[in-house]
Amino acid sequence: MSSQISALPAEAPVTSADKTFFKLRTDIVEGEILAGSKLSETELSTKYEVSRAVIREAINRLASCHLVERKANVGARVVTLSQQGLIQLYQVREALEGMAARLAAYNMEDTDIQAMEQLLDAHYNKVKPGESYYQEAGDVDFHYRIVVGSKNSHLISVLVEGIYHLVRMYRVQLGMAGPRVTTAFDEHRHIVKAIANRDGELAEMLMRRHILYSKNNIERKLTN
Amino acid sequence: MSSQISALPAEAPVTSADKTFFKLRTDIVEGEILAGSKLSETELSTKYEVSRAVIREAINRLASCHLVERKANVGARVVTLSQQGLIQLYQVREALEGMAARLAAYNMEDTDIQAMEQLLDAHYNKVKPGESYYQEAGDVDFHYRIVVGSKNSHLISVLVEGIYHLVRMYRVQLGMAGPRVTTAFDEHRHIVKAIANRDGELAEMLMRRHILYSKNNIERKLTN
DNA sequence: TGCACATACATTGTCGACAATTCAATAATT
DNA sequence: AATTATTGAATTGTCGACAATGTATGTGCA
Repeated sequence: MSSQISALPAEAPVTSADKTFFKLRTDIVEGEILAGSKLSETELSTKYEVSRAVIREAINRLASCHLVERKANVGARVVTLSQQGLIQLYQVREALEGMAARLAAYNMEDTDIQAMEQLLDAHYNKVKPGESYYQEAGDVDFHYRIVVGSKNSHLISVLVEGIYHLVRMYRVQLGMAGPRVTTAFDEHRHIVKAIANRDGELAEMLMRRHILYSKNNIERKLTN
Repeated sequence: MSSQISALPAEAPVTSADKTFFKLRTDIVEGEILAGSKLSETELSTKYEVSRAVIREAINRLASCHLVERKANVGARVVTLSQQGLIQLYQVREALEGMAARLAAYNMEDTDIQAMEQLLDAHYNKVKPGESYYQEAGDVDFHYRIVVGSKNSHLISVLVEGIYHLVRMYRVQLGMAGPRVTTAFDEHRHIVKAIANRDGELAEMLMRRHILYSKNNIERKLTN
């Protein structure tokens, strides 16, 4: 599992507020802390064994990620998940990742493109035997590399620090295991090919359709 | 100046940290605090007459808006402006506001569309006499209404709370007064018409081109 | 002279206590 | 009885002090 050619940044938490922020974030995303529940500062302060100040900072950062909503003099609550919210999230993804694919076609290094092709090969060999191992990590890694390849810092931060965590929260809590393994795989292949050809327009179009399909697929599952 | 049909939310600062955040933000955007300068917590604490805790919270929020960059155990600096940064900003705008125009075509209320048409009429009458009054407020108001009309909360928050302030900072500090008054006006008209016709695809395309033109125009001014 | 290390200073990070606000339960009034 | 005040507990907001980290100065050694 760890011999993978992954290029995640491994944002290392240095300060105590960092660590608490990361812990709180995973606890919220994984559903350890229930969606919609109230975040009491004193309570969390004792639970995570840090002062209220660091809890407050962590909560503020979670609010910036749209994982919690804070009201002045009232408190903070974990966001509630709704079908409409998920749809809105995918609308933003479509716009931003489409642009990311276009920019990646212009700005991504040749070596990084090759590495991505190898990544897809590796995933292909793993998904062929029937294992649906591809599901989570592979999909995330693919999208992540393209976003980083755009070399646009705003794009990167909004998606990586914000939207992706929310998407994952929906995936985990609404129990949508890696969607459309086989068909999505071909779509990934085409997107990479467009990027390798430096065809930004096509790359954007394919990426937008890819995400649109994902959205429709999920909507179908939820409405069922 | 105040009889305008404006629909800004007037986000009211309630807590002391709110007020400090707003003050700091305008001071940074207007260039009162120089781009690239260091933000000393103790110094700001005395200057704004609040405790270091509220300064810290304000700075953290500014960091979330990408107006300052913070390093752990080192401090925070106001972002530096660069041509590349501005281009990247406009790339994100193109993607997000394009999607916003599309969604506005689907979701905006009829009455709001009519109000926007009236707004353009009012601006047209003011810009005709030769006054270039349209420049700042009019353009902002136009884009703002469309974004809000998308009814997509993520879109709204990223643009209104984040990107627009940075764009304004560039406008103010690089001295780019309201760009392309007359031609931009026609583009606005066409976009509104597409939205009124509920043609999301066209609205998105026109908005993207509108922003692309803006970007090219600014690039030309900066490279000169 | 140049470099490594140690020390002192300044700045950020963390903490506990106090002040201000909200919300609910209770009492008072029409 | 319904509605408005009031009071109280609980929570958030703010503050000043202390701890930890980073930076710069200066000292010793090769």
